[in-house]
Parts: sequence; structure tokens; C-alpha cells
Amino acid sequence: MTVPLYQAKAEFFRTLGHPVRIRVLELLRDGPRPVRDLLAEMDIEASSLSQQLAVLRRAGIVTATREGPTVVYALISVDVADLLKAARRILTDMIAGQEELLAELRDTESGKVT
Amino acid sequence: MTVPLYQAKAEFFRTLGHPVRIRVLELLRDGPRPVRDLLAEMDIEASSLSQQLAVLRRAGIVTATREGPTVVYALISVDVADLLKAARRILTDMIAGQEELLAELRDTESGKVT
DNA sequence: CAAGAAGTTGTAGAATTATTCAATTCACTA
DNA sequence: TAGTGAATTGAATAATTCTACAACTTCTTG
Repeated sequence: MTVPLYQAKAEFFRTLGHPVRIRVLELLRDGPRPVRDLLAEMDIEASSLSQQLAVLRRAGIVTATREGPTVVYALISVDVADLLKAARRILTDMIAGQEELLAELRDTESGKVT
Repeated sequence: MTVPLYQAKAEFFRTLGHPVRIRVLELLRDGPRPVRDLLAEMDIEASSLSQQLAVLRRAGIVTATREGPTVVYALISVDVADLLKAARRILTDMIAGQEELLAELRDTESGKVT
């Protein structure tokens, strides 16, 4: 094998590490969509979106197929949806943890020493 | 809320996007471990490892607790393990796909037109 | 207290990524 | 075939992140 798996994994995660790319993947979770559609949900310029789509394409996470004048994107694997779900779970846990911490700090500040 | 969720997600993935950090998380999957232990499995300098541990700490993905002269790291959430598993699934699918493609190319090259 | 082991931090320079805007391709239709 | 909508590409600049090394902190033990 050329690239150790943990390095491939790191590259893969790095590919996901961009707000626009995440949004694209989340939109594609509900099925394939033309670029125009993605663009409509996103308030960025077409070329910026295209740059990010290219990153996802190069990484092999999505596929693009031309249909006449429009290009339709899709996830290569539905497993990507699971991954995003797992990430959300972790994040909500983390945020909940932070809120607890915050609440604790508030209480402490107002005199109650815990 | 301050930061939209998709941005938090992107940051989270970006945090995972480094080979050393991935290895650390994989090692921590089996339970908490002292830095010394991690270091032994990794063939990098202590300071480099420390840098990456700091990234994970700041992101709140791991916790560090001092126990005498050593510092023990642990995952904040076991869900992180699920995430890594999901990632492996996707990657192995992708690699399998590439191999198929490769095989196809090989066949084509040797005369068989598909 | 001095010395050593275990980790962490600061930081400078190199390397990657992001962002933006103009130019380009491709497909369709008047 | 000229024009238009849809999307991509190229390339320059700005911003982040990596890497490596030296200095530093903490704890422990002689």
C-alpha cells in the first residue's frame, strides 16, 4: 500500500473541514442536486462554490455528472451521511458540556461556591 | 447561538485532519493513555506530539489530567470511536472503488475494450 | 537543593489552504 | 452562429497551519 491508512483518514477529514463543503454534503444527503440548487441555498458566488466542489470531487467524496446545461452532484456513498450524523452527535455533546460548564460558572459568580 | 452548526462541524473535522492527531485518537480508543505511551508508538519528537495534543485539547476532543509526573489523555466521548469507524468504512469503500477502476484500466490497456 | 524525567510552550520560516475576480468552457436556442 | 445561462478554471494575494528547535515548567528523587 502506498499511503498508510491513518494518513488517508487525515486527508479525508481535512477535506471535510470547510463550512461550504460541509453544507454541500448536508444538502446532498437528501439526494443528488444540481449546482444551481446548491447555490440557491448558500449566498456565495458560483465560482467559490465551484472551487469547493472541485475539492470534494478530487477527494472522491462526490460525483458530478453533466445533464445538459446543468451539472448534478451526488455523494459517492450514503455512509457519508452516517459520518455527519456521528459528528453532530459528538458536537452536540460537546456543546452541552460547555453549557453545563457555563451554568456552573454563572452560579459560582453569583456567590454560590461549588 | 454564536456559531452556526455547520461551521462548528467544519472546525471539528479540520481538527481531525492531521495524521498524528488521527493516530492519537485511534490509540485513545482503547482507553486513556499517558503521553509517554503515545510517544512510544509514534516515532516523532515529544514536542511535536505535544503540539498536536494541544490542538486536540483546545478543540475539546480530548482531556488531559496530570497524574504525578505523567499526563494522561483520554477521549471526551466514546462517540469519537464511532466517527473513526464510519470514516474507515467510507475510505475502504473508496479505495475498493479505485482498485476496481484500476483493474478496469489495466484490462483496457491490454487490448480489451470495455 | 540539584539533577533528571515528562511534557509543554514560543516562535520563526516553510508549506498549505482560502478567497476573489477575471477568463474560459459547454450546451442550448433565437 | 451569436448570445446567454450554467459552471469551471487560473492565478494572485491573504490567511492558516506545519514543522522543528530551543527554552521552560512540574514533579520526583538522590
